[in-house]
Amino acid sequence: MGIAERREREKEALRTRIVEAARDIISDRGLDALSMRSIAERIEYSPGTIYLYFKDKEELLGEVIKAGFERMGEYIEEELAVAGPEADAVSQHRALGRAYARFALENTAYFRVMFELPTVAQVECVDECRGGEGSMASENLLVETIQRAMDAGLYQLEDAETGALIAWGLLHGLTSLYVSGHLAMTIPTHDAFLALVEKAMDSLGSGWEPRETARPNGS
Amino acid sequence: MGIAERREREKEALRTRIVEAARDIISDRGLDALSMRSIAERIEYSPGTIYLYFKDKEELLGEVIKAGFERMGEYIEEELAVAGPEADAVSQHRALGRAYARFALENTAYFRVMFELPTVAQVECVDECRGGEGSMASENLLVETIQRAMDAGLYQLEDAETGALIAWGLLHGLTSLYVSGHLAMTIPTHDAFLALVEKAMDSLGSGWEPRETARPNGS
DNA sequence: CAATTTTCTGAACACTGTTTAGTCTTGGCG
DNA sequence: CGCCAAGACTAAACAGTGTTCAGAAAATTG
Repeated sequence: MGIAERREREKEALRTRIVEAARDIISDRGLDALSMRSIAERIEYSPGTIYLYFKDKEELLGEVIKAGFERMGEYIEEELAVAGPEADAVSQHRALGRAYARFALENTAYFRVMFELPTVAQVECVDECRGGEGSMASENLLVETIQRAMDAGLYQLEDAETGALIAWGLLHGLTSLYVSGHLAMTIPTHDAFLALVEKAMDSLGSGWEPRETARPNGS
Repeated sequence: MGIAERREREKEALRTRIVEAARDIISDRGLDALSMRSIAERIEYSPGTIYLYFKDKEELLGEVIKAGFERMGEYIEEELAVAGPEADAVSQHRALGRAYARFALENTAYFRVMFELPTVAQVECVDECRGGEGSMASENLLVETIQRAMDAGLYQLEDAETGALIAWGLLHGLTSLYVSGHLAMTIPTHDAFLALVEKAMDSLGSGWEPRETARPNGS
């Protein structure tokens, strides 16, 4: 009997409609405007209905965040396409950085929800990553890219995973400081920020390039 | 008549009592537990009273954040003292990084409030920085330290301010990713995180060290 | 058709930030 | 001292929040 399947499908459809409504409200009017009632109004259902599809606002937000990571994946693919299919690993690494920055600039509220939320991110992310899902594929991609750069002799690092963390940290730090307004006095425009990102990746890159001279190592 | 002055003093005292109560609630029970009513209960006043001292919850939080930056200043002084008074600029730079990381680890909820709040931080910080107050002294200290390292020929950079931003970004990114749980699967312990911070500063440092070989500069 | 199961709603509950009318307390002055 | 004005403070209310749940509505079944 295909009727149960249709119901399953409809249930799934409404579920994603709810997530999309939440995403749109965040993008359009910011996180503060996101309430269960505003979502309900948008999808033209009663607030209580949402609780038939999500246990919590937290669970719902987790789904929104997951969708955010997928959306960021699109930015990454786009920027990789710009770099060209035959770009070397370092260029691809820089493309990843640009994608991250661009995503944050063009989806500021969304970006902040993804990274500045309390237990949501933690729980969701741990679960997702343990499952090896596609949500955190971006991180694996970063590791792989850096690994390729190491294999090609372009980066000199102990291990790619640590390098990926450092590169992610640098990008994420600059970005989140900027989108939260902490750099407003120094970095007034988006262009200035993007220029800063390039310089930052220069600094990392030049520290990771192989060199002939001995490396002084404090402590 | 010293009576008006006493009143002024008492008013100021209660004001800071409110800020301290807010800070303590954040530290003890997290940001979610911070409500005007919970503050009022803690200081044994009615909720409405708080509005005689602060226009908003936002203004109050701004004061809390300001106090947070001062508290971080203490961590910096402490770590600088550990490095010793005659440490070179690079060692001092690394001490600043350690202080930042340590502060975040030991005051996680507080740290997140300082950096993950919407317009509060923005408004407050811009005001504070324009006024050249001591709140953002940490940032100036970072710039000065890097400038000293450049003067001593330890770092090779275009300008110290950009270098400071990059260093801050790196530290802040790693730290905020860690405290928000995004690195939980890779960096399980505080010690592992502190080790990562050291490695990250190694990477920056080795990129900024002067070198004899030509510097390849993409774009 | 009636019966049953699923989906949905409206109202309620406890909480939030904030405002305001009214009540205490205090200091100044005759 | 007593009175009064000024200030500090409170209790109650308002609109909003997330969440629950008894019951209505709708859809599926026999």
